[in-house]
Amino acid sequence: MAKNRVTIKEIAKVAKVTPATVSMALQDNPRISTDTRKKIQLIAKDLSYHPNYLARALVSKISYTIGVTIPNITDSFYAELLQGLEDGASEFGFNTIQCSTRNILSKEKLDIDLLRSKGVDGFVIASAENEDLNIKRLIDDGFPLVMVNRRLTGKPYCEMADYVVPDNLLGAHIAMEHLYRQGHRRIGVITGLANTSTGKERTQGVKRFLKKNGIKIEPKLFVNGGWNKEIAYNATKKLLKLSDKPTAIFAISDEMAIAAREAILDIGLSIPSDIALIGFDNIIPAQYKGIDLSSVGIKTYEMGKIAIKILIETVERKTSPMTNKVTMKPELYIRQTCGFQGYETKHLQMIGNKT
Amino acid sequence: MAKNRVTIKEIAKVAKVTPATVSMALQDNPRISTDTRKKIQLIAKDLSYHPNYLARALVSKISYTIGVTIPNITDSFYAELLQGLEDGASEFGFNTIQCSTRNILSKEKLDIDLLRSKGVDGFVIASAENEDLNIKRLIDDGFPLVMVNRRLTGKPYCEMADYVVPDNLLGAHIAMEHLYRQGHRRIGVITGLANTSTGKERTQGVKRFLKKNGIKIEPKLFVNGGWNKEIAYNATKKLLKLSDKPTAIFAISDEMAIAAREAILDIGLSIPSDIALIGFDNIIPAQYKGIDLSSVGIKTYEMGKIAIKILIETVERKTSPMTNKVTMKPELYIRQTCGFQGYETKHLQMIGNKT
DNA sequence: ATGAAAGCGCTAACAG
DNA sequence: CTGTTAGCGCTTTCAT
Repeated sequence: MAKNRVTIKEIAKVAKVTPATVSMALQDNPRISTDTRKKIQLIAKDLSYHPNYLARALVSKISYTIGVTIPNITDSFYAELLQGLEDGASEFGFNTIQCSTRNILSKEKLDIDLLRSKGVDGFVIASAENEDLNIKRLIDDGFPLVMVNRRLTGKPYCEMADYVVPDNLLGAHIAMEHLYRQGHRRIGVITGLANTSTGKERTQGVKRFLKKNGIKIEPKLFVNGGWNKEIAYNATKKLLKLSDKPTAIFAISDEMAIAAREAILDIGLSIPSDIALIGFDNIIPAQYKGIDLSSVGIKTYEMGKIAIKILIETVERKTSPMTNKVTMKPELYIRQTCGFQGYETKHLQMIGNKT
Repeated sequence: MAKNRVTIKEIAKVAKVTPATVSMALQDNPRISTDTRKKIQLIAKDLSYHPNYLARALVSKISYTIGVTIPNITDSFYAELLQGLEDGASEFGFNTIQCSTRNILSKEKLDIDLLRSKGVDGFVIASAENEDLNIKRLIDDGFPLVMVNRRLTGKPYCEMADYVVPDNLLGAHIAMEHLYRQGHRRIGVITGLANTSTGKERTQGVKRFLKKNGIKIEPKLFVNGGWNKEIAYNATKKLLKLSDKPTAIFAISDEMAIAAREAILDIGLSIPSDIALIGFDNIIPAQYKGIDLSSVGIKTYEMGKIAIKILIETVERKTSPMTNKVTMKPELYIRQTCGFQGYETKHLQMIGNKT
């Protein structure tokens, strides 16, 4: 009812031409004479014609819509990423339709199926697990997709699709190095889920750093924060109850770092005098005065824009020339939680972009 | 290419029936015998058939997709609202496709047109301005829509469409009363844009409170924060430069309150000893230790769920029985920024829902 | 109980 | 240059 809008048929009737002519005229197809083209376009405007993209998509096989799967939007990191995706898509005349998977593979499967049924042209996947069957199926089907932030890790699939991800090994290295340079040798780590590339690689980066610097890897200093505030909060408390507790903590995401911060303060310790703290992602709340969380992170919004650009390019030329693999270089954002007093470093950069 | 999925035609061929029969069988239409229905459904599964919703929508006029316009997702308040919308939609088998308008009406117009062309069944609009022509047009066209958080204010349109909004007058009252009870009489206000219902009504609520309590309304104590961190930051500084500066500040959104917080601290004043601070919305970062922002707010996530529920109900029964107007009751969340020492109040509620 | 036919709104061949 | 025809994948009459 509310949907009865004018169609090319009616325009055709008014212009005394056929629907096909109208269709072409509206697309400025040079096959139609400039006169009739102008005439038809005028009539279309007069009748306030709006194309039906559904019908168009049915025949042209392109809907100008991209499916996005993301763990959840209320996490600042993903909100920023999503904004990059949306803005990027918009620049190319595309829209995104996103689903929150909550890190549940069965939900992701449902979401992906639904989005495919709705005719999306491709996927940006921010919810990848290391051995994500849903994504593998998409790859097998030759469906355009790019993973962002997280990616598949198992061979051979990990090299079969495009992705844009942070350099997690380097990021972890930078964070650890920063703590190390402040003199910390006993460093607790709040890890994420190991079945995600970010969780796996960041932890791996930590271990490499320790090895390289001749520090013994103590399993009890690694506690699982599960990419989740509650879990990270409790994990931190566990860490702080250790008789030989760490002098510093590296939480491999800022969301978890903020939870760790709560735990540390709740226990009555001070940051950074009693315990130093650094996170990963450089989310906006990390920059708030009163939080002032030191962090290492990549340009999240940009990462989103790059990912969607790659996807749309492959969608539009409909040919995958070669896989696009982008690694974003992380930077150190020094604030108040590490007791930084000053030193020289190539990674150094004071305070991030303020929104 | 990647889109060639099995269609009902192929199922029909295999099942030796006509496409129409397949269509009905797949919808469990009792017109088809149980036997053939079962048989067809089995074949469909075997062939891993997935319906093409585009085609379906073209004929059935329902796409199970809702358009959402929102100022921007990186604002915690809207992220939470959006999550409610998405979750709510998902419960009914709908998806949302959202656009960030950035509070720009021309962008909103483009977005709405595009979404209509993409065949959305209705709109949830979180970007309404008081006299929003785009929305008025939607109403005139009889297009299903519900406004959320903000709404139209001018007559007669303000009563012509559904909405779910906070009780802004009450909310402002609660915030002011809280400050008042701590003894504050000179209260600075960081206002939002007056062309939004939230901005207008919250400021109005403040003024009513002052009047009721015999406090003179001093224009210089009202500074425009423009729903924007930068602007709010500068506005706060302006307020604090006053020779007879306020002893407390009410920022009518938490995002602005957090910016105000930065300004206050940057200037070297303490919270709450030098100056008290209260916000509006009760966003998640307000709950972080170190921020501990006192705030008044409604259940944002719930508001989103209610809004989408109303919309989907009107979409599905395709008849607007009566307009649905919902007002959410705000509650006070007392934290550390108002120097609260204790008193009794009917609005009182300690600490909010922790995520 | 099922088949046949028409059509949603649009585009893309092929004619003329 | 423009019209005709066919069809995207599905649903929904109307016949049989």
